[in-house]
Amino acid sequence: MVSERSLAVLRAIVQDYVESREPVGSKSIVERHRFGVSAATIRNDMALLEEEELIAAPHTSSGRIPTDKGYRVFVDRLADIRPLSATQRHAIETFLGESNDLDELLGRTVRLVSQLTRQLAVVQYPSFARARVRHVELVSLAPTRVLCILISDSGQVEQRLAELDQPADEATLARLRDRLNEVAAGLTMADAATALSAETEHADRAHAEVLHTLAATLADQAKITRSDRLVVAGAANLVRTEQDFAGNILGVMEAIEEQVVILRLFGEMAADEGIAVRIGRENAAFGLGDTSVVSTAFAVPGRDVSRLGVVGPTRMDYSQSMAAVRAVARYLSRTLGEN
Amino acid sequence: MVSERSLAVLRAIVQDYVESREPVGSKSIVERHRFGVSAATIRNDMALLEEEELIAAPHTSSGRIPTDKGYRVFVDRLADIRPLSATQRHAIETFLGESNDLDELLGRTVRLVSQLTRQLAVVQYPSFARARVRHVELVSLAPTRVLCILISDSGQVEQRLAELDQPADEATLARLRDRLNEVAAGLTMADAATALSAETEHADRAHAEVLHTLAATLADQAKITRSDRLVVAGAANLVRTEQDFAGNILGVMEAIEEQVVILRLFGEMAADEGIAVRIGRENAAFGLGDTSVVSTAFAVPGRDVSRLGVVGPTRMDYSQSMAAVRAVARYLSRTLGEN
DNA sequence: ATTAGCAGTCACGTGGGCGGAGTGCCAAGC
DNA sequence: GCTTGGCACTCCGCCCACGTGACTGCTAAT
Repeated sequence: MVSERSLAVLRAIVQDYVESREPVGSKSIVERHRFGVSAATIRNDMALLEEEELIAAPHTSSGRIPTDKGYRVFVDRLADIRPLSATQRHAIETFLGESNDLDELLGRTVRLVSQLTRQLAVVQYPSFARARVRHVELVSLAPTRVLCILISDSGQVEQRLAELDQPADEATLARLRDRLNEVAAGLTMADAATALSAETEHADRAHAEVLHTLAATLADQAKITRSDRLVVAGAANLVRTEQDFAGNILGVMEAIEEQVVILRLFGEMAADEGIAVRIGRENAAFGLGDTSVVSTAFAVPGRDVSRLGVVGPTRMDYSQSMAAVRAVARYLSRTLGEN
Repeated sequence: MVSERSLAVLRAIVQDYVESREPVGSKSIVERHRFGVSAATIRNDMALLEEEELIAAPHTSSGRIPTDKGYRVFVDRLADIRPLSATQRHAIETFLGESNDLDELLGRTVRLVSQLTRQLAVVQYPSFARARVRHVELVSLAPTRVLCILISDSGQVEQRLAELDQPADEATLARLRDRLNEVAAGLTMADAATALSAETEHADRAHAEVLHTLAATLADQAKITRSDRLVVAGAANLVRTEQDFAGNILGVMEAIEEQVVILRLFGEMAADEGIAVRIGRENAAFGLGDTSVVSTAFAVPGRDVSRLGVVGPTRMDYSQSMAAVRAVARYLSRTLGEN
């Protein structure tokens, strides 16, 4: 196999190439890193690495750049994920701590991550499915118009407008609300949805129709999994690194805006433990062949895990990205867990 | 002044240049448009237009491209805003009609507009300031944790978590809620904010502290003007037209992500009636020198007007953009007005 | 006022020559 | 057996010169 030093050379090549965007030659390696050997020796190691397809030369006589496989080895065995600096950790605490609600928290999160990594950042909305119903509220906006509000035990609020076939007065609504609360409170969203649907059946005549509509609306609402939504920030970083995408930056941007692509990708990455990294061709099936994705899960108790990550060119600072993603995900898990 | 035909020539130049991205020459004009004159005559007209600084030649011997001033004349006097096709109007109705709440409606709106115009689309959240309080709801999440929900007469719901110094039981909360509703219901958000703040003063001893916190939270919440938030879609279109921005696409993208820049720009455009168009250098103060913005207001009764628009290169299909923006804004005003 | 014709200008694509960076290999040294 | 210096070779990127083509601007004729 490749020697210890060869791997050190690979690490040097990755680091220098990520920094300079230029193929790195044997000479510049001995200049910039303190290997105790000559350029010729490095060249021998590079020949080895090339045989293993960890690096490649763009043209016959030029420096080398890492292949996808090379980045993979770097990420799996060579990258040291240095913890963030004190300043950066402090920035996370203060900047995210100011958030008032989930929307704002997630919005600030992506902006922060995109600034820390100088990449495009993506965060997935926590799913609703495993949260429990804490309270149902009905507010009459007009005689035949009722706003149904569903409050989960994690403090998330979902609302939906229901149109009734016949008017319902305040008293009726109050009774219905109590009834719906009895039925749904404490259940998970999924269970609540079925329970509410069932409730429709044996309702008393007088308000059957109204109850039906309201229960259906709430059931419908409870079924919504917000986890199919993404928040994105830092698209400018994608443009900044445009030269690293072989001309098809458009494809990448469209994939991001599609959201579905990233969500499917996140779905596949869910299998991996800890910080998952997908590199270049590994994403070819998603039309993201020159793109790497670094992501990790963050957990909200009582909810399915969601993911947080960055998307960028394969020529990316993986160490930095992994460190930032990990730190922010930990913070998120912690704060969201408090509720 | 410039003759009637000269203006027709300007129109032709704008149209052809927008389509082809190439300087247009006298010969191609007589070929593509049915002027009954020769190329030499067109050249004379072009000399006139150049004198008026409506067009310019990138280099001595090449076709002409419109100047910012030329686009301005085109937009003000020459552009015909053709109504959208039946298919397109139908698309607006069906695609936007499926929305369940305001968030979704605005999200669908920007996506639709960016697709119709093939530009980056932006929509401003309707302001909360002039809406009226319909209902206040307090939900206890934990003994010292209360979720304050503010429902406006337009069906918009805002939520905020309050931390109490001392625990409050359900009965107390119910009384407080009734009290707060008495005070705030029917007032505009702005008035409600002051009324709730005032209420803090002469509260009965027992619950002074609790009431204070809740009233302050609600007042704070009522003050939030969501109109300082934007929803954006179609950034890929910016990249698609990258060559039209003299290399500083990054500046434009950063400005968009800043949001503040666009909001200030919208603020200035509010002075104009109908569809406002800002062209190139007119936006230089915002760091958007090569950028044009087409926007118009949409009104939600009881709220301040908000704006909807597209951002793109000066080399943009203004007719199409204006038509799409106008049509969608009208639809928005109509549907939001129904609530 | 319009038109044809013509000379002038400049961007752009092509092809050749040059310099430099970097490799691969070989033979000598430790 | 690994390492090293040296050397020939390759190929990219750059510059320049040249020809081509697409325009314009001007002038004189209609």
